[in-house]
Amino acid sequence: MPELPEVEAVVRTLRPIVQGRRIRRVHVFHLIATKPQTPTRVARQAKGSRIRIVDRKGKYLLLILDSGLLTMHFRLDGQLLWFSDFKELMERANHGKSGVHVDVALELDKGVLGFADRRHFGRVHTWKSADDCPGLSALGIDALSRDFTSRRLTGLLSASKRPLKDFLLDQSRVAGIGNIYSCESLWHAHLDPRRSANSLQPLEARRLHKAIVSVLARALECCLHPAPDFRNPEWWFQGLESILRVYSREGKPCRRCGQPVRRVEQGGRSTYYCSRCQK
DNA sequence: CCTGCTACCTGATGGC
DNA sequence: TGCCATCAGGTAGCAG
Repeated sequence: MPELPEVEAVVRTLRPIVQGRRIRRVHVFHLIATKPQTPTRVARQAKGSRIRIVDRKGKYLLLILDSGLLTMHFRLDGQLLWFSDFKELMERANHGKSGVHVDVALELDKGVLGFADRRHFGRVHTWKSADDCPGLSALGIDALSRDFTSRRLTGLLSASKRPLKDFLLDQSRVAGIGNIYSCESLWHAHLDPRRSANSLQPLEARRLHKAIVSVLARALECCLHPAPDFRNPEWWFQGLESILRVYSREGKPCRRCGQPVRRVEQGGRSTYYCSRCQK
């Protein structure tokens, strides 16, 4: 559930389900999911607390508790699951191939929220305050926030010499954009991913801002229709491929000019772009 | 401070 | 079929 729109859709869907609920118990089935924190620490902080606010910053999902907070990060493949009660959780969870993979479960006063990531990159942590979470406090401005203005982006761009693609992936500058939507934004803005951030003219910076905002908004709409279904472990976002203009289209014609889409490596990850219409 | 590289994991896919 | 290589929506940690 990787980038900002996916996490935002999860947050909006989860909020009415768990906000105001109390966490009765915490079950950690796979130790790695709370690493480097211990399951005991996570359980101690969360147990007995009420979930006051369900929120998001960048790609982090936040459960603000009576005291402290619980953070979830889905990394590449993490997801949420919902069970009616503890009994259903234990009947369905982690019974080999036929069972549902669950790493951590929050048993609430009504229902059970599960966190699952078979690849074990995702994490569930607790903190006394948001400032104690290094990943969270290092985040730059959230790409969906009102304060993410063209002016603000222009300022950040001018302070960086890195290639545009690397700049957009850097969560400490703008938070929430990942590999897919960085490629998509640069395609919509007609900008070459390899250009350095501080080389953009004011008009180009404005174009990039507009592209980011519209790409994320479009993706969020897509992620909300249909909304995530936590009851179904097989569920995944539908129809996202159809809104993608360039990502994962190596060799296929550019949807604007017909030139075959190129794939290059940047920072060890794939960048897709059109060498004819992205300058 | 900044940048670049590796490690962390599991599963899907495609070539032979 | 099986085996192997490659790829995957992310970030932390470390070296230079």
